[in-house]
Amino acid sequence: MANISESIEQFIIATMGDNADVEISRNSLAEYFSCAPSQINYVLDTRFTVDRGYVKESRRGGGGFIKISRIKNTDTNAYLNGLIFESVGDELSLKRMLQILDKLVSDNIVSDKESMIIVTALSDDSLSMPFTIKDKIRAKAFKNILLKLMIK
Amino acid sequence: MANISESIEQFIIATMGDNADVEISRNSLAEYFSCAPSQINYVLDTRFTVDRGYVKESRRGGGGFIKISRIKNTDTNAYLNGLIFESVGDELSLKRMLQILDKLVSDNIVSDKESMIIVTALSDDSLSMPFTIKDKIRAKAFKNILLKLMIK
DNA sequence: TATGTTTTGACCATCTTTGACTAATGGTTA
DNA sequence: TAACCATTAGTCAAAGATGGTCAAAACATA
Repeated sequence: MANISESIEQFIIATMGDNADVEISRNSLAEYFSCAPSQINYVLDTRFTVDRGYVKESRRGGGGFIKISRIKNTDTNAYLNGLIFESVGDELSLKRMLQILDKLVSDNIVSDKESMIIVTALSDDSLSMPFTIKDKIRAKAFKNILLKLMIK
Repeated sequence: MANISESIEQFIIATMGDNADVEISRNSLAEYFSCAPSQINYVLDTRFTVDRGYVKESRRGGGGFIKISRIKNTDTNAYLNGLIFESVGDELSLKRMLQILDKLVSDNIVSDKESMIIVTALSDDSLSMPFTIKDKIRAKAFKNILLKLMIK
């Protein structure tokens, strides 16, 4: 194990064990490995990525934390993952999103009401801004939702 | 539960139980948790807000107290309408939206999953653009969602 | 040597904790 | 009753505790 980043990665994986998620303290981990706190972010950014099946949440301030969750390897998740990386690119038109949502609803991955909420939140009216930006924001937001559906 | 504020919040909620209100003594609570009395105010101000469905009364001096009551809303649409026209203005911070959603969830107007979808769709990360615009878009989108909830 | 990866550090953002000072209320005393 | 005092609660700003970002420096590898 030539570099610290790799050790940190292994340590986190070991700590997580078979659990679906793990909570770490950035500063404590950094201290434990005698490295700069920002190196923890580096490890997180390069190793615990969506590509590799992880999502992260965190909070600052007293009692702050970083939570790393594993995306389970289910058929649904594989499907959602495919959507994220193939169907939804950097831009997503409303029309295309509606098509995808139709499919998700008929597959019972999202309910009618949930679909309605997504459509409303990311409608052209809600996203009052130039079209090009609109489609970019929609893509980003929609992919984030798909991601969350994978760990929820 | 890494920080005291969270413990205090839980303690108050537990003490309230199913009752409509609860009375606490700021100093006693502070002593119980070995914290500054003003920390009780901090918890009250950040967690027991109107957005989250609480109102407070208090009295100073001998026999002083702080009373926390749950707001019960009998008419969902009237409540949502109030939110649209009073609580949410032209701009809506993420933090504020989170508080409102908390209340909507505890009142069973939206589910956990629906709340998660809204938060994700309108998170700072999804809305990758300057702050001022962000809060405007969020307000617009969120109000659209509330509107839909009223007719759905 | 050129390129990509890791390590470090300065600076930023956010949430919590503390404490000094202020305000209100009720009881006691002159 | 007026003045005073003890007992509460309120406000606000500073300090503390976390995590985030970004770019430069150091290192490794082809």
